[in-house]
Amino acid sequence: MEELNERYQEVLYYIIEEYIVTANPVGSKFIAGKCSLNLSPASIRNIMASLEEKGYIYQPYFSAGRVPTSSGYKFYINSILKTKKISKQQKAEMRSSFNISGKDIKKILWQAINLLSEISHYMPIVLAPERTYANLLHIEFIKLDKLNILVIMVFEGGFVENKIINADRDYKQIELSKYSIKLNGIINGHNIDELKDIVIEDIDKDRESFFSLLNGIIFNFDLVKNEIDNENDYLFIGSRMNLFDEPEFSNYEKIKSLIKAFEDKRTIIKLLELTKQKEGIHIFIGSDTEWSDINGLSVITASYRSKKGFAGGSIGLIGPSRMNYALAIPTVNYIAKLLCDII
Amino acid sequence: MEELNERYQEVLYYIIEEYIVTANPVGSKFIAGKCSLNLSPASIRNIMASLEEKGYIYQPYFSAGRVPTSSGYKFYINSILKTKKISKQQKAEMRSSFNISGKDIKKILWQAINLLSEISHYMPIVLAPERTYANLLHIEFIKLDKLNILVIMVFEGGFVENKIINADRDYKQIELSKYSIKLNGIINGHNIDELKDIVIEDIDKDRESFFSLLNGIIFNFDLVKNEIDNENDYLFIGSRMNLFDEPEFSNYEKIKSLIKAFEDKRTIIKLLELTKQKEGIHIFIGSDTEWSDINGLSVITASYRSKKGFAGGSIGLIGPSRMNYALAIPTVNYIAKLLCDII
DNA sequence: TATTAGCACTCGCTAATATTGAGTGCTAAT
DNA sequence: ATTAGCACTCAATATTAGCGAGTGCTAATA
Repeated sequence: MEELNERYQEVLYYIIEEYIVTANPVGSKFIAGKCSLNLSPASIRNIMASLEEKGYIYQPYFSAGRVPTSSGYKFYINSILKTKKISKQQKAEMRSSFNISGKDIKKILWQAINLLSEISHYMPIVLAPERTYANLLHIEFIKLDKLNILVIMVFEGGFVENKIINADRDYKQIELSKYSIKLNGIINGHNIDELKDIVIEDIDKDRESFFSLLNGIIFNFDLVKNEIDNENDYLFIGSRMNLFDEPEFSNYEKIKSLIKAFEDKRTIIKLLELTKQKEGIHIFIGSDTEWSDINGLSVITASYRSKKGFAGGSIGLIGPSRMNYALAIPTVNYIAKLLCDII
Repeated sequence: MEELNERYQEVLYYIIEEYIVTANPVGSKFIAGKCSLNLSPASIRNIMASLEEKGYIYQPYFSAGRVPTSSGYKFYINSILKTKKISKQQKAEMRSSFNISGKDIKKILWQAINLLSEISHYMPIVLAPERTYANLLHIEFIKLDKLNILVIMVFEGGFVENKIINADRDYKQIELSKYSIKLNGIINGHNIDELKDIVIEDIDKDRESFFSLLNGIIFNFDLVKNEIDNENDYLFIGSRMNLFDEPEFSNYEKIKSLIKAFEDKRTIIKLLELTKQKEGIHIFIGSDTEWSDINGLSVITASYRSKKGFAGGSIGLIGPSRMNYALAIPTVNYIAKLLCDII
C-alpha cells in the first residue's frame, strides 16, 4: 500500500467519516470546513484530484462529490483508523447481557447475535463450532423402531448432535445400552477422529455382533464431519432489517439482490469458514475476491475457540462498506473474546 | 354470505381468475370477451357496478378496471371455486419426493417445505409438532460438568429435545445412568403430563437422593410444555424469494413492510397455532382480523397429526391474496395428509 | 324491459422539457 | 503555494403534455 502524505490522509479520513454518516458524495467545501489545516475548497479539490488518481476515491459522475473506493476503505482501516476502545463499563454490560446458566451453546450463540445486532445495527452472523475436532463426552444409542437407531453424541461445550441411522437388523434396547456403556468407557475426551481409530482397533479384539452397528456409527462419524445437513444448526443469521434500512439498499433492485444473496447461505458459510482457523479480525471489503457477490457490502469476522482446545467457530458482521468500522471492529473482536471465555 | 345470481358469479369468477394471473385491474371489455353468456361490455359494466355495491370488487381509481376485495375472494373460494383434483401421478410424485429413511422429523418437515415451495411458488411455513401430548420414548441424563446435567428426551415420531438443567449438587454419571434406567422403565409410551403424575407418585414410594433431581426434571417438563425457547426449532419458513417476485411487492415500501412482518415470527406462529387443533383447510384472506398485519396477503393452513395420536402441528402457505387457490388449496391439503402418513 | 352503441369524461402512466443547485476544473490573481 | 472567481456539468426535481384504457350515462334498439 502506497504511502500517503499527512495532508492527503486527513482529507481521505474526513471524506470517509462523512460518507459513513450521510452516504452522500462528499464535496470540497465541506472538507475545507472540517479540516484542521485551514485550506480553501480549491486546494482541497487539488488534493481530491490526486486521491482519485491513486484510486482511493471516485466521482459517481462529473461534478458530484467524492465517494471512497474499496481501496480507500482498505487504506482507511489499515492506516488511518483509530478504533474506539470499549470502556470498562460497556464491556461489563456486554458480558452481563449473556445469560449462560442452563443454556446450551446454540442459545448462547443466539445471544451473541442479538447483542451484536443491538450494538451495531448491522447484520450479525455466527458459525457454530464444528464437531470434527471437538471431544466427545457421551454417546448413546436409542432404539426408535425396528431398523432405526437414534445416535446421540454430546460434545464438549454442550453441543448435542442427533443422528438416526439404519441398522442392519433389529437390535434390542438392552443390547444397545450395553454398547453405549462400552463405548462411553473408551470415549473419555477423545475427538471423533481419534475415536474412530480406537473403535476400529477394538473391533478386531472383540468381534461381537455389534461389529456392523459400529460400522454404521463410523460411517456416521464421517457424516458428522463432512456433511452439514442442516444449515440452520450451523449458520445463524441475525435480523436483516437493519441492513435494509441503510440508504444503499433503498431501492427495489438492490434490496432484491441482497435478499437473493442471503437466501443461499453457502457464500456466507464459505467466508466464515475461511477465517475460522485464523486468529484475530478479518475484514472483507466491497468487491474483494472472497466477497464479490454483493457490491457495497463489507464483512468483519473473528474466530472464537474454547480454551479446552476443541475447534471453534467464527462470528461476523455484515454491513454496508461504509460501515462504522471504528465501532464495529472492536465490538466484533470483544464479543468473539467473550465467546471464548463462555464456552 | 349473500346469494349471487349465476350471471354475477360468472363475472366475479372471471375477474378474479384474470386478476390472479395479471395482477392488473380487469376491465369490462375483457370480461365480455371471456364470458360464455355473450354480453356486451356495457352490460358487463352494469353487473360490475352491482358487484361493487355489494362489496365484492372495487376500483382502485375512477375509470380503472375492477379488483377483487377480500369478501370477493371469500365468496370465490366458498361458492365458485372448483379446486383442481391432484392427479394420481402427481400424488405419487409428491409422495416419492420425500426421503424418509434415516431422517428425523425436522428434516422431513423441511422436505415438505421445499416441496410446497417448488409446486406453489409461494412461501411455505411449517409448525413442528408440539411435545406436550407426544409420548416419550426415552429419557437420558448426561453429566456435562459439576452442576449441569443434559437431559435428552426422545419423543415418538423422532423428535429429540435437549435441555440443560442445573443440579442441586454434583451427581456422578453412574448415578445419573441409574436414574435414566429407572425412568425409562416407567416411561413406556406415556406423554409428559401422564408421566409427571407417575413420577410424583413414585417419589413418595422411594425417597432416594434423586428426589430433587426429579423435581428439576418435572420443572423441566413444564419448560418443554410452555416455553418454546428457540423459535427456529418450532417454526420453519421456506424461501421468501418467491413472494418478493410477486408484482404487489415490487416497490420498496411494500417489500420492506413484508420483511418487517416476517422478522417477528410470532404473528405466523399464532396463526398456525390457531389451526393446529382443527381439522381440514383454513384460509385467511387479506385483512382478516386474524391476519391483518399485511394487507394483500393470504394464508392457507392445514393441520397434520400422526396416527398414533400424539399431537401434530400445522403447515401453511403464504401468498398474495390473488394466489392460485385452485392449485394451492389441494396441494397444502395433500401435503398435510402425506405428513400424517409419514410421521 | 333488457340490452347495447355511442360519447364525453376521468385519471394514471409515460415521455418530453425546464429548472435548480451542488460541485467541479481551470485560470488568473495574490 | 494558495485561492478567488467563473463557466460548465449533470443528477435530481418539478412541470407539462398527450395517450389510452376504462368508465358512467343516455338514447336508441330488439
